[in-house]
Amino acid sequence: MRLLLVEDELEMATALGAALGRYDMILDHAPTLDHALAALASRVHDGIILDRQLPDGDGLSLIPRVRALKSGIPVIVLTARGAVDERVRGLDMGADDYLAKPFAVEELLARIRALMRRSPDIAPMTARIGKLVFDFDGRQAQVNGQLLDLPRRELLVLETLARRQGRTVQRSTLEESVYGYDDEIQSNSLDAHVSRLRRKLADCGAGVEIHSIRGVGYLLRPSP
Amino acid sequence: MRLLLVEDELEMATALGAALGRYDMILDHAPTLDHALAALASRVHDGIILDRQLPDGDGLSLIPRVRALKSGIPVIVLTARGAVDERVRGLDMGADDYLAKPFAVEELLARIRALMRRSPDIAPMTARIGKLVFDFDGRQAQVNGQLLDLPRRELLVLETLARRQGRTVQRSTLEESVYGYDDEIQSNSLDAHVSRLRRKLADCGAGVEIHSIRGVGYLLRPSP
DNA sequence: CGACAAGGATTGCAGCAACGTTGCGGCGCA
DNA sequence: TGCGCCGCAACGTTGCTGCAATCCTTGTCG
Repeated sequence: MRLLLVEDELEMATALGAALGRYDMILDHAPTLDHALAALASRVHDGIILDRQLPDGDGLSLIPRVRALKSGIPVIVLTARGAVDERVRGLDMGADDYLAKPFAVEELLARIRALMRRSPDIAPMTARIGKLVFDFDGRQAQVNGQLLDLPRRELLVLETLARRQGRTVQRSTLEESVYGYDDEIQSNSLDAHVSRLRRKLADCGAGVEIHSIRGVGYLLRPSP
Repeated sequence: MRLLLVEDELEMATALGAALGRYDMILDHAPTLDHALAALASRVHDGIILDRQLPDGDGLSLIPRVRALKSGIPVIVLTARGAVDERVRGLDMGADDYLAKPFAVEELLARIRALMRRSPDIAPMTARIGKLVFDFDGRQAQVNGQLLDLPRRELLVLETLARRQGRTVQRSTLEESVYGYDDEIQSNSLDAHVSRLRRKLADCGAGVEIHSIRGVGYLLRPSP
């Protein structure tokens, strides 16, 4: 999923980019309305996160133009102006949601998920690595459109790795998400699952590999 | 437009009813989850405004049931609990918006308008998998134009699976949609229904199969 | 350079939890 | 009163999963 952030503060943009990246979302950044329009011309975005106070005008003025370009794309408006009539105006201008700053990143993510659920032609939240597609919503992995039939533990391993794709996942983190906090583990079962998962991924030519980093953990990446 | 308000405080209900009436909206009032379910059976509502704290349980538990009854209907959750993780949870349970009390009626109205703008083009009325056609509106399944005569529970299982066709449905989710939040289940009845449903689907050559994922749930897909 | 230690990978195995199937009896409904 | 749905339980089956034994890899130190 690829989102466009229209926001003049660089700090906010980098923070959001990092947070969204953790959920396999690509965030493009447009600091002004002009940049935003140029970016939207490519029509590659699945949603817009829109700040109101921009150097070259009110962000809301973008909405009619967005609708003209690509009608159904979801728009979330962010703003420091929290007054009710401002929110009402934003929503009636065609925004799909309106969030007042400061906000929790988790809430923004949840609201994005809620909107994406409603947009039929947008792919569900997925991670793509190599030929592997992991659908976090449906909790399943596919290779070439073929469902990968994985048992629970292996699925949990793959899910956790896919969430942090390209970055190292500490061994303890992995254990925590595969087993509960309460579930105790006394041997190298985790390694065993990783091993079996590796075999299955290789067998179906997923084009990904689970790379191990000695003393730290694992990471999922496309195979060379 | 006709909305259903699920809320135990009479005061709030009458106030909202009056406010919405000014915009030519009809507001039906259900003080409990049971009332809400009964009201929803009529299928005349275009949206749901849902309070969380109800005499007979958490309002959120209504959402899966709503989705089973009529898929795409917009749900706005109201609550006094304003914590971020509560909001995230509500949205991820399938709510379309989440508003903390106290709120301005104007904002609620604007959010309803925003949702209504989106609602017509969502949620296909029928699902097609293999030779099976599931009509969510008429709540019936057909194979080769032939009506599949299924008992209530089996129909609910198939409906829930068809709604998320191709994606995994967790066992708990399935239980929630087939049995109510209040209806307790103490044995493997769900497995039994799945088993009988499988037989019927196979017998009439529906070209679909219910694939089970051990420890996770089931998924509906065309047979190989 | 070679040996050793430590961490990781692999794999067979046994236990057991989850799943599938089926028959029975109760209960509601026509 | 007959029919059929449904919850329940019993029992068979499957295959996941934790464990441990063994082998392999990597890094360190004399």
